[in-house]
Amino acid sequence: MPELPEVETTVRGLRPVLEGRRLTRVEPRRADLRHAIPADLRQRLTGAVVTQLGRRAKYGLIDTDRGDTLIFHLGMSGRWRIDPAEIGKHDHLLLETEAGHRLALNDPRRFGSLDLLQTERLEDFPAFKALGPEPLGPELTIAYLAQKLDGRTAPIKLLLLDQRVIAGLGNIYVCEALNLARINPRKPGGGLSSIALQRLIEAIPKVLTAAIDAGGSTLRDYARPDGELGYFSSQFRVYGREGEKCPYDGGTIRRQVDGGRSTFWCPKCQR
DNA sequence: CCGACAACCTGACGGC
DNA sequence: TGCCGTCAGGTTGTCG
Repeated sequence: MPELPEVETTVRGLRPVLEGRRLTRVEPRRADLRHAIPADLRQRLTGAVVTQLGRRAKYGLIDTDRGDTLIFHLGMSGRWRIDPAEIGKHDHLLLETEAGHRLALNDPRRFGSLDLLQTERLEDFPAFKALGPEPLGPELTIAYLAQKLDGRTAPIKLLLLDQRVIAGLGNIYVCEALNLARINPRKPGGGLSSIALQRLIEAIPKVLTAAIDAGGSTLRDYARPDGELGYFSSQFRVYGREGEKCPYDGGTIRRQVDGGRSTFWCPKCQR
């Protein structure tokens, strides 16, 4: 379930086994995921020491002492497995460290991606150029959001899914944030009151941070990155909860389809 | 510029 | 047991 919190959780889980470690084996097991895997990936990474792990939006970043950054995206179904018992058919990249750990990037649907860039040229990465601000960073302000939504007639839900507006939100956490902020998902983005905007700007980091914290505890329990929906779903306010009660006012949660994707919301408080 | 829609790919699940 | 339809966390391109 890789939205921002899951990628962040993944990065945190990978740090202990990768940071400061030398990669002794790098094995791509197919030529492409969503797009081609760089042909020189094995050659450039083998023998390199991982210096640092990071995240931008839903992308994980793995820096090496050779000045390269491996950029991974988990798509819809991607996750890293640490020390798997055996290699599965959807393990598309294998890494082995000098310390003896084995990592596998597993992605059945292959909507994910792998890219390798020089670290100092990271801003040139096409997918990064149009990204909006990080929702957990200082750039996401009411002023920014108000300006970005001004005049937009598209439903606020779709605008929040647009990575150019805010980078890192996906279907689950947009539903969650809109419920917490008590905003109707179909409300035109430009039509939000400043009060609603205020609630939204508070709800977004709140929802994401709670999910990361839950992921963190999950990680401690499972000791490895894992994108299974089940781990976080017990804390969802509305997502996947059609027919259940809204935690704010007990309204009955409904599901509707917008732009081909499910929206879960409470008609009572999200007006 | 905008919105609607299809496409990419596999697996899980429910109904019959 | 199996077959079929539906659905799933994301992104990108095309068309009107």
